[in-house]
Parts: sequence; structure tokens; C-alpha cells
Amino acid sequence: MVETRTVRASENLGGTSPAPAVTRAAAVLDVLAASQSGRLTLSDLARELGIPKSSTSNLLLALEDADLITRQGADFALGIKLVELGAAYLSRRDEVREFYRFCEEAPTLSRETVRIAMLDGTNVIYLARYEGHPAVRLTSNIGDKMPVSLCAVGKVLIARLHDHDLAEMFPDDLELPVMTPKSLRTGAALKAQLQNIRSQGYAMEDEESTTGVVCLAVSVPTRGAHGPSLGVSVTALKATYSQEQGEQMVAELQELARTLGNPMG
Amino acid sequence: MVETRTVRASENLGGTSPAPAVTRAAAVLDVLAASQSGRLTLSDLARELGIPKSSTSNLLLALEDADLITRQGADFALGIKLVELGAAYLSRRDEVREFYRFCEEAPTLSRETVRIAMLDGTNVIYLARYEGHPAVRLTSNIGDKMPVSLCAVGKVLIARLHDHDLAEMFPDDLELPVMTPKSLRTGAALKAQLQNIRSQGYAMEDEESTTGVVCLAVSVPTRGAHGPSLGVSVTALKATYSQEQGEQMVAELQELARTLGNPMG
DNA sequence: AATGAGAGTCCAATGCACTGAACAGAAACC
DNA sequence: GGTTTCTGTTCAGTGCATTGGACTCTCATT
Repeated sequence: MVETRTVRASENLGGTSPAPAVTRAAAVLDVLAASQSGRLTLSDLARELGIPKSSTSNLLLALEDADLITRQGADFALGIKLVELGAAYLSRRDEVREFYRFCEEAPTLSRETVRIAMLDGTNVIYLARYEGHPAVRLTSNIGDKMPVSLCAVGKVLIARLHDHDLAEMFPDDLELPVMTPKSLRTGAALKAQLQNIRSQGYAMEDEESTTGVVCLAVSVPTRGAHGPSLGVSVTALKATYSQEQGEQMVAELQELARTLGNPMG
Repeated sequence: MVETRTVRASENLGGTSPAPAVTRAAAVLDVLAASQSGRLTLSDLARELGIPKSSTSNLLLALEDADLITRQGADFALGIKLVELGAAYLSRRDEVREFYRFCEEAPTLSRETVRIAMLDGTNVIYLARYEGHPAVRLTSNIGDKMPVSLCAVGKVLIARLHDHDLAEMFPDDLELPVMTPKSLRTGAALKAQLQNIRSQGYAMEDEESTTGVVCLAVSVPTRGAHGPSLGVSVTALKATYSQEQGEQMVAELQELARTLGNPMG
């Protein structure tokens, strides 16, 4: 945490930014979310954001007033209102409801750990998790972010993008985050897999984020003009994973994806 | 939705409000979260908030820029960033992690549906849910809000408050929200239960929010000076519920509460 | 076509939110 | 005790964000 980023009106190059206080307030939330302990003092935040303490004080008062942050003694932390707003977002996505319904009734998936995720830049965010049979106890929670290169859903979702976008997001020499010895290490390695994923219609992750764990994922056709990129995945233990079981799970995932893509549910 | 509330600097009576743009931006999020469809146009929002369209436009641009809202054609909706921030909040609460760990290992609770919630005004917000044996398929999700009068956790949490606070929050003649024939209907009825809850150390909900379902809840001792009011609850089917089973579950809930209240986990 | 009601955008004038510097309190150091 | 280095708060001046009204565009209705 050495770098100090300045959030000024001039930040958005190419145009003057409206409501700079809002932009800065959002930056406060980001900094709190990214901070190790989740608790920072006014001065910490002012330093981190590169804005005067007096201005920061005003921002924090307004944010606290709106319950978006809480004051804990001298420290500030994210507020419970954010959980509530996040839940409000999810409650509007009826894919989530349909996802649960489908998982409960699917012959194989109903006994597995299934997740639905959406693409957000070069990460995926998990929207819901179904745990039919918690053989695999996941550490990831709803709302958690994961680099696309490290999970099957991530790979299957970026496989939908155009090559020139991919080239921009993942230059050949880009160093990817590494979590296990099997993690993909460069943009080139990642892009090399995509053609294969496109032709077979699903993606696989083989111990790339967690040793001993494999994932299969399928992309959900975008419903409507403004929908996000969604994908569904199953997580299984490598030790008990078999080819036939994998094929069955992919088939059910594909049916789930079709169901979610269809506006009637 | 007839009433139009005006969000001006003078809103916070008793003092001028700093960073009014932030206060208004938070109001935008609230309105979107509260709206039926979750999608409103710029003009809708301007009307609802009682601020000029041009100002609203600026707010929305800034919010969109921060990913806190998304534009879907002419409509605006809550953004995925809120889910992410909500998850960041939860990830910092280590009570949640400990809650899961405890539930998995507890003899009885590990096979039940258990939740942890926190008090937020006259509502509780669910922070996590453990589903050991999904006999009871809950419709509530993490981040969902519930009036305290309708659930066991709510009742056990307000039982900790002082009488004068209770008198203010729940006047005798206050009409409470009703979801089943057994729901408590007035502030007086709610307060009448509290003395009993205090003396027995746990609260029960008997088909007050969902017919056929009972809940037991215990309050978690507040850890540290600035901690929120937390409670844990089990949900069971009334049909299969027995006295002995209830006693066992209360005992385990109390142990869970002690564990969570203890700073070492 | 013509009209009206809705949407969102634009821009100059202006009033208020931001800020810098000075201030005060707490804690840590020598 | 004195000094330094934190913390957060206060306030008057000023520069920029806000805003009202005019504008454009789209879509129904007559």
C-alpha cells in the first residue's frame, strides 16, 4: 500500500466529472473494501485517496449518515446497508431463483456443489451457490470475486468475447495471478485454451485454483439486450471425479443454462 | 408510491449536511432498492427524490461510473458492485466464519437450518445461513431484512434493549406487519413477550412468519465495544418438532452464542 | 400532420460545498 | 515536562457543482 491515488475531478480523463463527491464516496467504499483489516481512520482514508482531511471528514459524515459506513471508535468500516443493497440487487435477478429451483430437481446436480457467476471485467462474481451434498466445502461466498483465469466459469465466459477485446484484456505476456502449480501463468496460455472451450461448449478447471478440486462450467445465453454474462459451474473432488460423471454434469449444466437463458424461466 | 420525498440540504434538521451529493446518491440507491421492479428512469428518480432532472442526471452518471448502478436502456438499476461491497462487509465479520465452523461440528445443529442475524433498527438482517439438512427450504437469503416482531431472532435481540428505547420503537398501539394468523399485531403484544424471553434466555417463534414453521433463537453477547447485536436461530418444521429436540437445539445455540461472543473464536 | 407527453441533454449564471491553514486533544517518545 | 506526531474539527473565502429553463428526440394519440 505505497501508492497514493488521487481522486480529483480530472481523474476521468476526457471529460469533466459530475458529482465528484459521489465519485469520491465510491472510492472510499472501494478503499475500505480493499483494505486488509477493513478498518481505516479518517486520516488513513484522506492519505490513501489523496484528498484533504476536511473534505474526507465531510464525505465520511455523509456516508455514515446513509449507513453505508459505520464509525467504530476512531475507525471507519463498511456498513450493513451494503449487504442489504447487495441482497436487493440479487433479489431482482430471477436467474438466481430459477437456478436454485433447477438444481434441486436435477438428477445429478442436485447432489453436487453448483454455482452461478457473472463476468465483471477480468473477474467473475459469484451470485449464488447451491450445495446439494457438501462433499466439497467451498471457501468462496456469494459476492466474492475471482480472476477469470483461475476458474472454469471465468474461462467459459471470456470465451464468448471477441478476439480483439481478449487481446486487450489479456496481452500474451500478461502475468496472471497464480494459486496452485497448475494455475495458468500468462495471457497467452489462457487464450490458447479458448478455441477448444468454444468448440466443446464447456470449460474445465483442473486444480488451477485449489489442489484436489476440479470444476466444469457452461455459459448461459444472454437474456434480453442488457443482461450480464452469466455462467454456471459444478465443483467436484478430483479424487472421485470420473469421465462419465463429468459428461452427465455437463449435460445437466447445459440444460440449466438453456433454462436460464429462456425468458420464461 | 404517491409521496414524493425531497432530499435537500435541509433534510437533516438541526445541522447543514455535508456532501449533499453523497446523501442524494445514497437516496437513489435506497429508492432503487425499494422500487417494485428495481428499474427506474432518470425522470422517475428525479420525481421520487424531488430533485431536478439535470442534477439527477449528474448523480446517475457518477453512480454509473462507480458501477454502483447500471444503465439498462432508459432504465437504471442497482449495480453488481453492491454485491461485491456487501460481500466485503461480510468477509470482515469473522463471526460468520466461526458460525459455519460451529454448525458443521455441532451434533444436532449440523443437521438443521441455522442462521445468524444482526439487529438493524426494527428489523433484523440475515448475515449467513447454514443448511445442514434442507428439510425446511427457506425463502430468505443473506442480506434479507425481516421485521423483528416476526421472527425469533428479532425478539431475542430487542429483548436486550432498555425499556425506554422499546417504548419509543414500539408504542403499545403500534400496528405490526402481519404475515400469518399467529403474527403479533401490536407493540404491546410484542413487549409482553420480552420479559419471558429475558428470563428463559431464548425466544421462540411459533408459525408467526410462516405457517408450519417454528424458530428458536438466542442472543450473542456483544464482542468488543463497537460490535453489532447478533443473534443465532434454528428453523424447524412444526410437524416434526418436539420438546426435547427444542431443548437440545437451544443448548447448542447457547454454546454457539458463547463461542461467537468470545473474542478468540 | 399536428399535437402533447414523455424521455434525456445542454449550458450560463450563481450560490454553496470544498478546502487550506490554523486549532485542539491524545498518545508516544526522549 | 517538553516535544513530536498523530488524531479529527473548525471556518471564511472562492471556485466549481448545481440547476432552471430551453432544447432535442421518441413515441402515442388525435
